[in-house]
Amino acid sequence: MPVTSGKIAELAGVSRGTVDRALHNRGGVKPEVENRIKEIAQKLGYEPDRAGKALSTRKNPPRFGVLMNSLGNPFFHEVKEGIAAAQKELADFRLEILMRETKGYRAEDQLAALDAFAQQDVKGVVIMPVDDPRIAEKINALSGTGMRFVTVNTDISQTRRLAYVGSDYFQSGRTAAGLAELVVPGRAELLIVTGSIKNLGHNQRIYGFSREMKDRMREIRVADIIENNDDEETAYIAAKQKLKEHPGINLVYIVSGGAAGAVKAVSEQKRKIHVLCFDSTPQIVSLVKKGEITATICQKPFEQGYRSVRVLFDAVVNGVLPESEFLYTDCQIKIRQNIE
Amino acid sequence: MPVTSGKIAELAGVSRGTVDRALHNRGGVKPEVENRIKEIAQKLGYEPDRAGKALSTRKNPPRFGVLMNSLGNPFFHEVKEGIAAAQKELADFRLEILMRETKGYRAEDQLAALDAFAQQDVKGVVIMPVDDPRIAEKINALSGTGMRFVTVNTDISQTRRLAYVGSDYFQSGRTAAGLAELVVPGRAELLIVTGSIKNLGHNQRIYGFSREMKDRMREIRVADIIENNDDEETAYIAAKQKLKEHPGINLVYIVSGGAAGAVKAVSEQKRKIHVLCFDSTPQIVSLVKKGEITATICQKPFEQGYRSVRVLFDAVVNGVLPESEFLYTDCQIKIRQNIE
DNA sequence: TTGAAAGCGTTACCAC
DNA sequence: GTGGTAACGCTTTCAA
Repeated sequence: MPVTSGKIAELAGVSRGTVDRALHNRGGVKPEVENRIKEIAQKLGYEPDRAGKALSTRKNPPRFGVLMNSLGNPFFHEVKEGIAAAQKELADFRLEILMRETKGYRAEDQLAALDAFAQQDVKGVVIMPVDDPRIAEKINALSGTGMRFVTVNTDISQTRRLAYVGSDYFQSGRTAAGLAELVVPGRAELLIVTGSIKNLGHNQRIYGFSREMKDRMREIRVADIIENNDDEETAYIAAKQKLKEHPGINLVYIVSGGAAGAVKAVSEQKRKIHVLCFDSTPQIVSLVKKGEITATICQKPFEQGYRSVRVLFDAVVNGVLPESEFLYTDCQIKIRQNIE
Repeated sequence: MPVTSGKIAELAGVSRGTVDRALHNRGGVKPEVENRIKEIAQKLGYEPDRAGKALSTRKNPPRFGVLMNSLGNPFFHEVKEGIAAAQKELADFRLEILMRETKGYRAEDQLAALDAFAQQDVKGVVIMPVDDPRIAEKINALSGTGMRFVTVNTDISQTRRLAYVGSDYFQSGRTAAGLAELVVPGRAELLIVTGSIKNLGHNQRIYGFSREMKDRMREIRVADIIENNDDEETAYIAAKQKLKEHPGINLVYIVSGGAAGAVKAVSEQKRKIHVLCFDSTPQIVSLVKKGEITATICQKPFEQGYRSVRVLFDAVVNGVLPESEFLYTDCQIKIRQNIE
């Protein structure tokens, strides 16, 4: 028989109201009584009942903010679906979610959105942060006022966020290298396509790849690196030229968005060149199915959205902190036969 | 503002009790009133509130049975963890779960267990069925009395189960073939290791593989098929001999449990032979990490357990049927770099 | 055939 | 500082 607040009240010789105030540190309880109550709760392993809580929380429901620079990026569609799914599962609690989607990487936009959240009594924020010290500062300042943060898809260091939910980019890079070894057993000559050399995730995918290659003592030559700002046309033109310059290239490793451009350049070649990339936007799915991309490594965007909201909710509403600061989603290998 | 049973009662000019009886077909309501109530509920899109329901259901909690011939099979450890996780998530409802684990494939054991469940007022059963017509009959008979069934990991045809939760064995076979094409680009000469030629899942893995090879017009020769009854020693001895007989074998495809034996035989060879297998028991994980298994295809046992209980719960307690009769878990490719 | 009321566990508010 | 009570939405029981 689970412990209820009523039972604790009885044992402590007080009322349920007092127990509630004591356990939530809401003040107005004599310190000695508060301690006694907490001890009893501890000893009996009291866990507040979720159903009862949901029912009573209805009067002032929790409110979260979600902040992502996701506009115009198809990848984030699934992340948003995950967020919606979590909200639906938490419908009992009438969780409100304020969505703010921005375009591009301007720190100013995020700062303004965070301030707006603070005005609106937002208890927790899921954020895909721009890597800027002002954002870190703002997160820390708001944390001081009790607002809780979870970073999703992209992390930011030096902050008091509760957790990061997303891909382990370094490990996905390693996994790509493992695939490379399988499909190009001999000497690998590599063309890398990255979105930006300032994008942390992209860099880690490259770093993980080369680390794995080194650890496995594989002979590898990086013919060139293309920076395409996630743009298809740029990737196409640059790849076309590089593939001509380096006829020995047998592997194209795309860590950025906008893979299709580079793939087009590859498929215009006569020789067999393997392509490895990341994520599974509809365009990529179609290219994998056609065999123009050998494999893609996915990071479970749906789960990223779902999980980040759940983790935040557990912390804000139930006072339960995540098991780890780093909540990595699976690193999934998809080839034409298992991509859908 | 969500619709409550109270609001429906008001609109229908009856009490909440009557609404409840009407919507649950519990009888004792004048047909015309019942229809009116149902219409209103339908029109307003009434969905019973889970928290309220959880709270009131406490007095007589639902009881489920789980029936698997899983004793002594390490694969099912994760399935059971998934079941436990679902039970924990449904703690609000005080869901009881009766676990019955058996060893081997005796239909009699399962029949007896099912009868016992029926005695104990079990509302729903998660079952990994033995493929025997008597089991199918029993499932159908008990379905007639209102008991609900979900099959997990292994399906059984011709039954009134609500859904199957598990691997799409055929597609995993196709995926294995896709991998085979990547790692053995030329002519493939194959040694197959299966648990039993009577095991439906194993057969489908083989069938999917050869179908995919055919569809992709790949040149392939099956040197031999070993039947090892999921036993390591048997697999070792047989594989050792077959590898000697057929020096052209460059791929070993293991669709059964007890992969380690065959792997041992492979690693005693001088030449490079790729090994593809299924699932990720601790032993397999270790062999993949050592590079003795090229890749393994996993079927998310945890999720199989979790999902089967959730689906059953939704049906029995909330009256919500699963979206599809076939709820396939992801087919995951694991290589040394992403296996954990 | 129907209604009224109690109860599930929590929180919030108002008295004292 | 503390206790009592109402409220959340549903199911169930007892009366009528």
